[in-house]
Amino acid sequence: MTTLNPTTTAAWTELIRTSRRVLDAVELALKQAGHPALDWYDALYEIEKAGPDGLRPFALKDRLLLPQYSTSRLLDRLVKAGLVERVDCDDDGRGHVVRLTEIGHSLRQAMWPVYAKVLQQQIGDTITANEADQLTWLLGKLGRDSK
Amino acid sequence: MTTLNPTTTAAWTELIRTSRRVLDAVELALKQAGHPALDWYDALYEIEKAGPDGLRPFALKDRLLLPQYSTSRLLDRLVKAGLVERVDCDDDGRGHVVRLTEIGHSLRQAMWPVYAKVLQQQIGDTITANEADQLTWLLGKLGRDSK
DNA sequence: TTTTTATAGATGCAAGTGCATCTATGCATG
DNA sequence: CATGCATAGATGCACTTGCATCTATAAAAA
Repeated sequence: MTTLNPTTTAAWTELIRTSRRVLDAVELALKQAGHPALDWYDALYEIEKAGPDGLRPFALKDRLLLPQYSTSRLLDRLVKAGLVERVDCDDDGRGHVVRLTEIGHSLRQAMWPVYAKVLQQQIGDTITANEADQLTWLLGKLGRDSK
Repeated sequence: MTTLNPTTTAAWTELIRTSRRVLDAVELALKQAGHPALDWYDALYEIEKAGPDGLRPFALKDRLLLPQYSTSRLLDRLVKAGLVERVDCDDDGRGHVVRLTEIGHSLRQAMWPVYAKVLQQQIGDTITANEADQLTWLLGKLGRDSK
């Protein structure tokens, strides 16, 4: 039987609770502002970052840590909403490239202040910059593989 | 325009990435062991903790931070799987009380080692107890309201 | 006590998700 | 070049989720 140190359990519980709480706050603010949910923002952001050359869907999938089919369908919705366009890929006949439209850019830009405000309230205003650094470091350590 | 300190953004990014990574690892392990997902575990755990008197669905909802309808449907599934039973509530004709069945208890017990093993690998083995305490404290601070 | 208002919980419907699978193209090998 | 395997991406189907709403009981007000 695995015996778990109580400190491990406590860290896990707080990790889940806190991340969900902040996430919920972000989603709520976006919704109240009449904006799409965070997954749209994340996708728009990544696609925008990729620039005018666009981004291959599989690359988006890797960056967003989404399953392939989720990415495919998320793109369907973004295209349908006119935020993103799919263009056939020159080098690879199997796939295509997605690019942000002007509307997509405007929307991402409009969403950011709403998003940022919540992060400021939930994180910037509740812990010091030093503590934030500490937190980032500790979380980063968790991300790595054990020993 | 809200200006966000980069340390805030970094903490947020790590928070989301790390919690999802660990969560995904837990879900994967449960699935590979042939067990239900974590939300079932959480519900079984809370109901079990409530003891023989059972738990009101609205109380479960509060503890799991779920919407009311999610709770209602999660309970539907748990009841259908024979893990939980709904009993009419004496004091309140509108509602009922949910209790764990023997099977529900066994399942929760069987899931725990799988769950615990992942937490040990992902958290116990990657940071020290001291760091875990620090992390818990920092996350707890995030949970509270600003200023 | 009758009438209002609040709370517990369920549910129809539309949309999203997960799984498995399918098509099409690319690439490596004989 | 023909054959076989790998990769990019889409999709049918069953299930889950979110939203709004509905029913029933409780509690408060008139």
